[in-house]
Amino acid sequence: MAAKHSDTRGKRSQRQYVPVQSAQPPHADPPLSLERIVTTAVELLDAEGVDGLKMRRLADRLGAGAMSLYWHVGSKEEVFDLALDLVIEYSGRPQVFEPEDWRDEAVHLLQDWRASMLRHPWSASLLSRRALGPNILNRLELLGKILSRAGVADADLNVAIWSLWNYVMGATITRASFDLSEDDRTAAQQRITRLSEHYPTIERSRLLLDSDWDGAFRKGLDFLLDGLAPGQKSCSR
Amino acid sequence: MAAKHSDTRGKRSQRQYVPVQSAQPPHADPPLSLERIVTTAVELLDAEGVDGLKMRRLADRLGAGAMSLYWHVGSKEEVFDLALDLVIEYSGRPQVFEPEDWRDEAVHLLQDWRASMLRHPWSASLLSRRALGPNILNRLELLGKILSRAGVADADLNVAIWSLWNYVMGATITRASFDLSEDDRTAAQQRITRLSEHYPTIERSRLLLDSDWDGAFRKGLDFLLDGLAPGQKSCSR
DNA sequence: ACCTGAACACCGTTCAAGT
DNA sequence: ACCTGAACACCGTTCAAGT
Repeated sequence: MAAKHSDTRGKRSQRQYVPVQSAQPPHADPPLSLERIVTTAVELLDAEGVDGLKMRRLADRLGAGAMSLYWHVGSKEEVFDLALDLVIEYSGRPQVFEPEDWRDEAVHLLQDWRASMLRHPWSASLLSRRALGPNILNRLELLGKILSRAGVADADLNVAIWSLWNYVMGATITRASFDLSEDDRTAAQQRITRLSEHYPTIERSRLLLDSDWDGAFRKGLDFLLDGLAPGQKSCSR
Repeated sequence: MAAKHSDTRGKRSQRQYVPVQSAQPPHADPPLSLERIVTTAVELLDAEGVDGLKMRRLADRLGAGAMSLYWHVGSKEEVFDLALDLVIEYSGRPQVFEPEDWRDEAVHLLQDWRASMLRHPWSASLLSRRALGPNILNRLELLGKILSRAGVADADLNVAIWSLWNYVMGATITRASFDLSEDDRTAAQQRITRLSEHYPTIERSRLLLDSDWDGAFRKGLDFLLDGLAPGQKSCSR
C-alpha cells in the first residue's frame, strides 16, 4: 500500500529517502510515543477510512513491530478515542471581542467545529462512541462561556449547549456520509425519480442533488441562536 | 451464550420447548426469509449492540446453518442497512388534521422519529452508513409535504428538511451515546470537577448530569420551526 | 522501561457440494 | 431454489520473552 507516508511534522526532511526497498532504514524512525501513534492513526484514517485502521497497519506505518503499540495504548478503541479528540482541537480565536461579539464568536466556534470534522470525515462516524476528550470538553466550555456572556441564564445553559451540539453533530454526520459519493447520490436520486409516485415532494425538490449544505447549516444555526439567546437580532424576519 | 431467544412473533407458543438439548427440533423453525433475517437481526442488535451482531450468531438464532444467510443477504453490511430501515418505519398519524395542524404534525413526526431510534440505540450509530431505505425516504417525503403545506417555498424546502433532519439525528446520536451509562456520566462529570479550573462553566452547569434531554430536544426543535416556517407563532418570546 | 514474534480465538466470506 | 460444512484470509489481543 504505502500510501501517503507524509512526514508528520513540517521539515520535509531533505536527507535520506534513497530508495532502499530492502529493509526499513534501521535508524530512521523516532521512538514510539503516544503522540506519534495518534498522529499517524489520524493520517491512516484520513487515507483509508474507519475500516482501514488496523493495528498491524498502524504499526507498519510507524516502523514498529505489530505488537509494540500495546505498550502505549491498551486497545484499538483507545486509539479511536484519541484520534477523534485530536481532530477536534481548537485554537480559539484571537481574543479581540467586544461583549456584543458573542454571536460571531459562537458561529465561528461552531462552524469551525464542523469544518474540522469534515476535514476528517471518519470522525463523524466515531462520535457515537461518546468520548469526552479534553479538546471536546474545551470546545464545550468555550461555547458555554460565550452563551453565558450573551445573557443565557444558568438554568437555560444546558439546553442551549446541547441544542447547538446536537445540531452541529447532526449536520456534520449527514454531510460526511452523504458527501462521500457524488455518484451514489445521483443514483439515489434516480431511484427516487423512478419511484416518484411514492416520493413526489422530495423528487420535486431534488433533495439529494440541490442541497446547499453549508448554506443550510448556517441558516439553521441562525434560527437556533435566534431562539436560544435573548434579545438582539431575534425575529430577524 | 444463548441470551434471550425471544420468540420473534407473539404467540409465545405453549407447545414444545421440551428441553431437547441434542439437536435442533427438526420441524420448528419456519423457512429462512429476508424478513425473518432482518427481524431477528433487530432483536439481536437490541440485545447485544452493534458489536454483538455476528453472522454466525444471527444464523444460530434463526436455527439455520451459519452460511445459509448469504443466499438471502449478500453481506453483513446489507443486514445493517435493512435493520436500520426497519426500525424507522412510520405509520403516520390518523389523518384528521386541519391545514393549520402542520406544526403539531411536524413535531409528532420528528419526535416519533427520535423515539423510534432511541428504542434501538444501536440505530443511531449506524446512521453514518448513509442508507436511504424506503422507510427513511417515506419520513422525508412526509416531512416535505408537511412543510410544503405549511407554506415553505419550494426554494427553501431542502434547507428546511435538512436542518430538521440534522437536528433530529444529532439529538438522537447524542442521547443514545450519552445515555448508555449512568455511571460513566457521573464519572465523567467528576473528572470535570477535578479539572474545574479548566472547565468552570460546564462544571457549574452540571452539563452531564442535569440535562433534560427530552425538554432540550423539544425546545430546540421549536426554535428551528419558528425560524424555518413563515408566520404563525414566530417570535414566541 | 520498552519492544517483539509466535500463537490463539474469532469472524466475514468463498467455494464446491449437497438436496 | 435453497441450504450446508470445510476452509481461507484476516484481525485484535495474550503471553512469554527478549533487550
